[in-house]
Amino acid sequence: MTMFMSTISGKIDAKGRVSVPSVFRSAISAQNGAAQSGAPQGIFVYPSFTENAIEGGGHTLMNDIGAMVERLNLFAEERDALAASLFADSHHLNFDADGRVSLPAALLAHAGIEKELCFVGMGGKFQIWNPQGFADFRSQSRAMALEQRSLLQSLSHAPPGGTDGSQQ
Amino acid sequence: MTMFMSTISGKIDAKGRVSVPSVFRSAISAQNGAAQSGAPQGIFVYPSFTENAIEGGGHTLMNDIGAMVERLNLFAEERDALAASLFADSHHLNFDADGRVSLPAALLAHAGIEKELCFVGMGGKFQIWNPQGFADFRSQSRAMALEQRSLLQSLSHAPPGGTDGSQQ
DNA sequence: TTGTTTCCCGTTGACACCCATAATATCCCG
DNA sequence: CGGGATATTATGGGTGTCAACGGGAAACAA
Repeated sequence: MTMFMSTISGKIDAKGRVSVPSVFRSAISAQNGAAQSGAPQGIFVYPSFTENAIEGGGHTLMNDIGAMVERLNLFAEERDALAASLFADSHHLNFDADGRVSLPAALLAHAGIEKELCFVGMGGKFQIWNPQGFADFRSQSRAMALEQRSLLQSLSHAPPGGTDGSQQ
Repeated sequence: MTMFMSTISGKIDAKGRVSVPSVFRSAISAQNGAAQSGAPQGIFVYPSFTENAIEGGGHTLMNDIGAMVERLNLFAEERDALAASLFADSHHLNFDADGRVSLPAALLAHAGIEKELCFVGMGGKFQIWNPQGFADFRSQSRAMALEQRSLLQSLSHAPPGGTDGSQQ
């Protein structure tokens, strides 16, 4: 399965467009093409619940979310609230002929993005960050990883495939 | 499957008309067109049971609601009562040539809408809110969704590392 | 008549599409 | 192994098209 990886920086042009990195585009078309030949082109994006970043992926990502809501047998109120926070802030963005999209202003505000941004691969999905924000986030993560050094070491000593795969 | 997503704001003009966002219209015609070629054009709307909002969708939504009533094993009287409360306040609204509808005054009153409103995608259906009312509802929903984050992650095909910052 | 709804047309602005150029990577051949 | 040719990508910009919106005029009801 093709996954999103690497960190690629880009910027927003005068018309508000951003080039989606080609490696991400091919990962997306692999996802979409695998499901249906007539699948909608483009990406789905929404604000991350936990970080000041935009999160996105192919249409399988949205299908999974939709299926998840269907599966939950909740009372109407809870289900509405959940569906609202999942779908209301989500957007489908079509590529132009050159593989660019226009990110909604609300999402840019959520991520604190003005002109510069960076795409961050996260396996099955990707994130879009303000470069400075991501740098801070990274250093925090590193500090956190350092605190959990012993745990990491115990995982890294295990042979490939022997772990639960929770660390890439 | 095409779903309703994003939040789109609009307003009621001097004649009481509202433009249904084009992305919602295409989602509706996808729903309707899939069922019958001669399917009725337009949307179905009714007051939300749990929130001060108008709820709506294509004709498949009405079919689903009808099927749900049938599925419940109720006595005839109970079923009639339920069906009455479900359908009595429902309206079918035709599009004009430009994709606009006129929302009944009773529904606008229920949602507290004067001039400004917003369409909110919720997957299989959508809601129409007073913008301020939705802002309040949204912050509540988000808090609730955050509480159930662990549940959501366990159901979704969360990629390795998740969103908890274990990246890198 | 008076008010209400429906149809139709004009304006505006945003966006999609197209093309041109610059930067980068890839390959081939000397 | 190096240099140059070629393909692919990133970025900027011009223009046509369509959606959103306002308003006029005709059909209809009271």
